[in-house]
Amino acid sequence: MTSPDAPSEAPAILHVDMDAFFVSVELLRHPELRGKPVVVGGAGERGVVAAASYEARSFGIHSAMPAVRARRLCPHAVFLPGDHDHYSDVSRRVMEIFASVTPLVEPISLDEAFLDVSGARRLLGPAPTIAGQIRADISAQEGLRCSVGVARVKFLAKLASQAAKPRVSEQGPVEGDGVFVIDPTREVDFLHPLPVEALWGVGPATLTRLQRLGIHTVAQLAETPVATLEASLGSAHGRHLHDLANLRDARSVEPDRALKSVGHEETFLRDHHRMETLETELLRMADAVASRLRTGGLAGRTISLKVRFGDFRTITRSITLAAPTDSAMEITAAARDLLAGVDPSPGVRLLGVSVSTLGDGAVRQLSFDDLEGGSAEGQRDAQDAIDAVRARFGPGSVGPARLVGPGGLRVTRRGEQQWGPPAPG
DNA sequence: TCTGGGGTCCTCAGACGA
DNA sequence: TCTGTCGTCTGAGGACCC
Repeated sequence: MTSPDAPSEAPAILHVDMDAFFVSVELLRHPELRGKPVVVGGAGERGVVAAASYEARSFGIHSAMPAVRARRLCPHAVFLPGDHDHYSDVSRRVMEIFASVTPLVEPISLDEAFLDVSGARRLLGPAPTIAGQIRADISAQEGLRCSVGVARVKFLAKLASQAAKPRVSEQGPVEGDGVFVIDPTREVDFLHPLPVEALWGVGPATLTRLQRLGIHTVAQLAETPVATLEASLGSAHGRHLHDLANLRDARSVEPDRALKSVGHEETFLRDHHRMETLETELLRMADAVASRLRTGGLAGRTISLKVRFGDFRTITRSITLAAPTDSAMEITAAARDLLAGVDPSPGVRLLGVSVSTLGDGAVRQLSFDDLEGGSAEGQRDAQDAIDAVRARFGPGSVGPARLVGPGGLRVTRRGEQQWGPPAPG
């Protein structure tokens, strides 16, 4: 479908990437912060930066940087805690703008998506024109800016949107082009001079291996025999990167990608050493995961536990149940069994629970215990009632009795601790 | 120097049944 | 009946993405 032999095909894949999304959304609510170094995330001691304004970036701050380091680089930056629910709302509206152009929208995260506009060109004009219109619509309706890459295939569109982005310089932020088009006849000229780490899928570990092979640019990667790459990186990864370097990317824009797992994990403010504390945290997380599964009409068979110790050593343990579940009780029980094999005495920094091997939540299998004891129906009724109360009064309105503490009920909401634990006190 | 949270995909090893 | 092989499933861990 896409090969270097057919480069005359007109570009129709768009990659839209919001500029400093979380920060830009916050600046709409706090216009007095415009022009200042603003950082979203990293409110606590153990957090990381989720997004930084271009002013903050000129101090060397970037996303995923530990908050402690960001503060050292720019002590006078404004640190905001982040509001996942609000960003989700804005993101939903932006995705609606995309959907008004084409039904083929593949969201990648809250702030970026791929669009296949091949079917929209007759009505709306060539892809670069559509890209400009999307930018104008987002600006007019949401007051936000984005960068759009236009190319024949997905990974080139992604690289193009990066080329369209604003940059930081010693003089401050520099405007980007907003839209960057990679003409099919110029793909090699654009791609091959880039460093290999520009490719999607080349992180620190892969980069080290490629550098060991003397590969630093995409051109060098393209010339390397695929067998050499497969031997060093594994068959799938090696072949994939070789294909990309040679402009082969057959992946289409997938609007309806099914969820593969649902999970929740948290880094604690302080390391926990006691099993009872961890079990209570586990119950809270399992309750949150189960609730999200039911909301999505999903159930899963594989329960995974993740434990990160104070020294950052991380282990995972998992078990596959006979039948899919969306029950907090069953998820908690399985996770607790897994936790029983873990020694918490060195100090547990992070705990996580996830459910995978997902299927339709309506298709649940009854166990013999359920059939004999009749307990499943009662549990199901109770959970349905909990979901109904939460839908009406909010996620913190009802929950397991064990989670009630001096400050009231402690329940977990998705994204509430997206960028690390809050500051103490 | 200090490393979040929510995901996906891949590799590898061991168990198990045909 | 025993042994080897192959495919599949499961569990653990690693790498990567935003």
